[in-house]
Amino acid sequence: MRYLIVAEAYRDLERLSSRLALTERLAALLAQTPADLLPTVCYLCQGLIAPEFAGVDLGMAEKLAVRAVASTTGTSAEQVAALVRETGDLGQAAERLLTSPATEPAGLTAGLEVGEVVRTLREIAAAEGAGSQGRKLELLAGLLARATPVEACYLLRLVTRNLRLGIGTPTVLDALAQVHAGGKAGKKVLERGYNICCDLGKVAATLVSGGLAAVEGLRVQPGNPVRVMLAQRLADAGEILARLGGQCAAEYKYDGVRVQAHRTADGRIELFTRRLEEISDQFPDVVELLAAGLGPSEAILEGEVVAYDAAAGELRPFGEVMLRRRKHGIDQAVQDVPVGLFCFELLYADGEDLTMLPYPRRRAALEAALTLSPRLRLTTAAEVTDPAVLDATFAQAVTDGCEGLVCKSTGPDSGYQAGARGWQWIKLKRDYRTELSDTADLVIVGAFAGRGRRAGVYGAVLLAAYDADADVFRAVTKCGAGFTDADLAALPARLAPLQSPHKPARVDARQEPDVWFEPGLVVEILSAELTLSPNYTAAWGQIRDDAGLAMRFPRFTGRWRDDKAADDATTTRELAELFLNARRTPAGG
DNA sequence: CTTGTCTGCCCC
DNA sequence: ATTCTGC
DNA sequence: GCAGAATGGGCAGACAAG
Repeated sequence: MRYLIVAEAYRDLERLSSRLALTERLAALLAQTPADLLPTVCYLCQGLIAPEFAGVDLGMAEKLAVRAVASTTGTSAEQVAALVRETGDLGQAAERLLTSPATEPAGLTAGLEVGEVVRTLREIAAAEGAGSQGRKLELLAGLLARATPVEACYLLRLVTRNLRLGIGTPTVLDALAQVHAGGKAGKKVLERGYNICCDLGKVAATLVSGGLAAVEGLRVQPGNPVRVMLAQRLADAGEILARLGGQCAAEYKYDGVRVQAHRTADGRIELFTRRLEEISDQFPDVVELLAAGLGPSEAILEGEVVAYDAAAGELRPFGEVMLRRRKHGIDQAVQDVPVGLFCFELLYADGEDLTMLPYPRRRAALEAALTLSPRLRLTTAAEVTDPAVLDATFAQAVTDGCEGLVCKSTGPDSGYQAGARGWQWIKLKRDYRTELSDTADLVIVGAFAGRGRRAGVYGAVLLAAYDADADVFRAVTKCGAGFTDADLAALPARLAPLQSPHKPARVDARQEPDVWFEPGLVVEILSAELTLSPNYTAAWGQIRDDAGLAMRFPRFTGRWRDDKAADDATTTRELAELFLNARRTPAGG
């Protein structure tokens, strides 16, 4: 099958926006795909070349791809990068370069085959060791040299993991149902199949070979990760209870890494992240905890791995557990950063799929399946029916070092909905409540060119706090979330008078934005918390010698502080106080 | 050997 | 992660 | 309300360059 068929379908998809039309066009592509290539084309439509949990890393992204484009088109990497900044898309930049008369001699571009595209990308993923970057570059450049401009565009988007077609896995499932399952009725079955095996190619292959019945026959299987259930967000206790039918189980939301633990029939224990990466090797202590404390001989359970001082009963911040995400020096890290596993779900036990059971029965089964120990624990949970009690539980969770609560439905609809972000689980976090969260008025000192739908406007801004002692503006975060299209459209005009050809003298930042601005425009920024940072210079050395302050999950509140001049912005001293205060009184007092 | 850049379907 | 937008 | 696409900080690992 020619890759051009896929690329042209992509081109059509990109121009559509109605969901029905997208599904229709995608279905047409799948209908003309030979059965043996259907799994591959499904992966390609997800922007993948293998199932998610296969652990295929290209080890190549935009910078290397830019060099490959430069190499094939006979331009410089700087020129390609400039075109990317202008168009907001490497694929489009490459397509334009390949189409331009200057590089036209390649009139004999035969185009690519789907098979060779996937084979070459797997080869790129496999290349490692000295000289591997050059090899990866050569392999991609080789494909580009024989690609038509449209093929090159989507090949590059595949490499940079940004297809931007307006379709995701749910739409592919819709299309699959339409083509091979006799209409939309089959969607639910396919969805379930995908959610429990996490492999769209496998679902497609099963469907064409054995029909919908075969897909229905797919079973949850220890060793094969299940798509995790996700939570909606809400800021108000009353609303949450209303949504959950007046009653919920309020579980502490720990600030760590969510893992799905599998014990297979042979007794092995494997840990997966929520993105389905296998991380058992990084947490041998967690594997041991489960080996000792997990009853069922086959099981799938979920918990949060948290940096935890068991002797003091103290939960440690997220940054500490991240130190455990390493490949080398594991033994030392295990000693330096002890962790605990706080379990909250049991999906499978001793041959039985528990996902259909309502929450209270799963929780009871979880409790029965575990022999708890100081580091193997259950999440703190309470049945709540009163908003005031929910608020109090929330405050206690924050005081105890948690992010907040996950409120779970306890009703008949409370099965484990793999892969869904539904209203059966609702999270409540401190920073959802403006009155409890830290907002700062920060100065825009730089901006970055937008990508994709933000092409042509700024995609994010560099923000600084005011160091009144030195009369300098020191960077504290970038921010691109929270801006509406109208906000972004208005930004260039607002900032134009402040634009500077170089970093302004009173700005202190390690980042290199595409455009610098003299401090002048102030915006209100909300964040979950302040963190110590090696990259941002606000309050540098004030709290720790070799660290400044940065923001976790920053977003624009929509409030332009036109009433404030740059030196009325939040000061670095104020940020330092906020940071220290937050640590002493987690409740935010 | 050290340093710097890039990457990761990274984790949140 | 959070947020916005088109359907 | 869903699905999709913009965007954040930060760490260790892997290479390449010096």
